Amino acid sequence: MSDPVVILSERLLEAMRAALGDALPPDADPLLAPSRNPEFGDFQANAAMGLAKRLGEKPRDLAQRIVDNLRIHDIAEEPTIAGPGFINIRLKPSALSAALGAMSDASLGVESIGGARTAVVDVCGVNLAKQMHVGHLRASVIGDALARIYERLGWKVFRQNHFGDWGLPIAMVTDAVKRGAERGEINLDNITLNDLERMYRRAQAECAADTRGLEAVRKYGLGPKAEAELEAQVQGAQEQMERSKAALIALQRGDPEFVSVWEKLCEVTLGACFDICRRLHTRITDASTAGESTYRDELAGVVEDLLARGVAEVSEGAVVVRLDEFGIKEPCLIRKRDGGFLYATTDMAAVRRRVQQLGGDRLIYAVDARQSLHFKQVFAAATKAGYARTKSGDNAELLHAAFGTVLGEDNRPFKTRSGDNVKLSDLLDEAVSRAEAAVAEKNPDLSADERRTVAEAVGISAIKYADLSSDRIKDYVFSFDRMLAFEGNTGPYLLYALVRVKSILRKAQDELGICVSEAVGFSVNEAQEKALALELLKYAGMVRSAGDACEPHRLCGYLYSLATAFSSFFENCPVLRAPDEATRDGRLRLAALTGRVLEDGLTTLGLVPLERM
RNA sequence: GACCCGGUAGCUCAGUUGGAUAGAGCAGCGGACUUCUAAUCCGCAGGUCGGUGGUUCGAGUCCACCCCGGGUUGCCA
Repeated sequence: MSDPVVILSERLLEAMRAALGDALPPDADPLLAPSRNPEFGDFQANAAMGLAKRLGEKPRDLAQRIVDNLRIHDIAEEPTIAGPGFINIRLKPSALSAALGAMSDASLGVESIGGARTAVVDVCGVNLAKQMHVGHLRASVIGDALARIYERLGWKVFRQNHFGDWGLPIAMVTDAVKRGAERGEINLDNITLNDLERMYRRAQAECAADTRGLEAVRKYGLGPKAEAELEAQVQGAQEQMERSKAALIALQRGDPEFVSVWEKLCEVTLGACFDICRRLHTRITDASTAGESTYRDELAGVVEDLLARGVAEVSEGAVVVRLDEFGIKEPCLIRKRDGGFLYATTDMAAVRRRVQQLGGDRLIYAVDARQSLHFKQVFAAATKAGYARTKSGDNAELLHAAFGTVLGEDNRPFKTRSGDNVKLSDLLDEAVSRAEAAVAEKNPDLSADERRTVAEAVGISAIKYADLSSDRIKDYVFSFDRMLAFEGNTGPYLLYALVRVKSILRKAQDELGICVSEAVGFSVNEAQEKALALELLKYAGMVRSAGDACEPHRLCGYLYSLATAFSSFFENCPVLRAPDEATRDGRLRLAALTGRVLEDGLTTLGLVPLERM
């Protein structure tokens, strides 16, 4: 409540009203912002310039009239006017200390909406029989961070792992595994995800008929032997494809022999997925997983419903939803000419379930930016169909939190030398082992046990932070060296800043018997103390802004500047060796609050805070 | 072709609703450890914000056109 931004904004608005009376436009805003440069003060109000233009006055005169009517002497020094009409305000130390005291409760100033709204966040999106790779890293890490941010703001949150467990390719691999097991080549009881991935690829290759090759051989007369080989290949592929289609039908019918194999494949894939999600400290579990298969019985109904209501129409044999009224030229295809459904059909059903069953007011999709047209279409089509209508009758907000591609050092999509996707588990292992080497070097006193714990936290946090800290829409270059560096805007740097805070608090308690006391004021006299204090006050606003924009990197950037403000304070303002007791206790309080904000912020991003490292 | 996203220091990136002298880190140069964790801090140097025009008191930010890179584009997901 005693957030100075709120108080100053109110007082400024009162002053503007007093200065302008009826001439004040109803939407007038004091435009209060933290000053960029400390020499201008702590806060600046930029309203005078814009208002003056609208009212035909001189901006500096108007600024003066606002200042003449401004009553803030209880919390601030005498305001000054600078440049074309900036109003610069410097808080009194007592007010700054009081503001910090007010945000020191459990909320840290972040107001909770108490579950009044529901967010559904699409995360992870693994596929059956496939290893997780860097694409899933982003969908999991960014999605989970957004979910945590919304939870921190008091929303009710559902994570939804849209598991790719249905369709013809899935039937292909199911059929291949089933036959392998029947021939005794595969033991279903100890099959691994690696095995599945291998079989998936082989099954796909076997179904791909080389008809072009055959045509070429015939056209250029490359010989009866080559022609015979290719004919055999094409025929074999066609047979495989027929078998796969039959397998899909068997699965759709619920044939127990196929279903039991398919269930095993789901179990193996998801088991590996949840292991990684747990290791990544993301809260993605079985409960947050809804496979595409769970929509299978809804798809025909969706298409029929839309056709019946004239939302969809038949075009060139396919069923489409036209979206011209949304400014989208490409129609959304929801049924193929052969009667099959598409991923847009499933996504439409998913919007309906997320809004109408889960109660989502805001749906957020942490998904690759290359799918942006797809989501534009699905969102428009779902809205047109009424599937996005909430119980209160409003349309839910449908947001694509699109992210860019992870690149290798060569600026091309991150792949192995042979062009395969890099396994996420391998990446995590390498980050942790590099972190462990660094920990062993920097802090040899840690026990082997603690070293492993610290390395795990540092390695995982480093990878996650690298993914979260730049604007999500942009591609970024994956570099162990950079993400594990201890200087700059990195996960380890933030963890280290928190460790230093914890170390002070530990020493204060264990060696000097001092606890942080609510009775003393915060010490905000030195430049570094004041800079840190002003930074702390921004926390709640940054969490809100990161949530509103679905941009975790805003919170990252904030935590980094908080950590640098603390580091500067740490170097220049000794806490336990402060010149007097009041300063010491006031600095201790500042350190303690910094620690709480850092820890809360790191947790809100899904990073792993540490006591020591 | 159309549409979407990028382009800011040598490199990797921030830049809030249009605000004061465009900020960090790395790399480079120079300092600070008998000290609360130096995994750090302090200083110096480094810029045609892709280009041109426009809007205005003020543009990296908004508008128009253009250049470069990436992506998407009716029956894969």
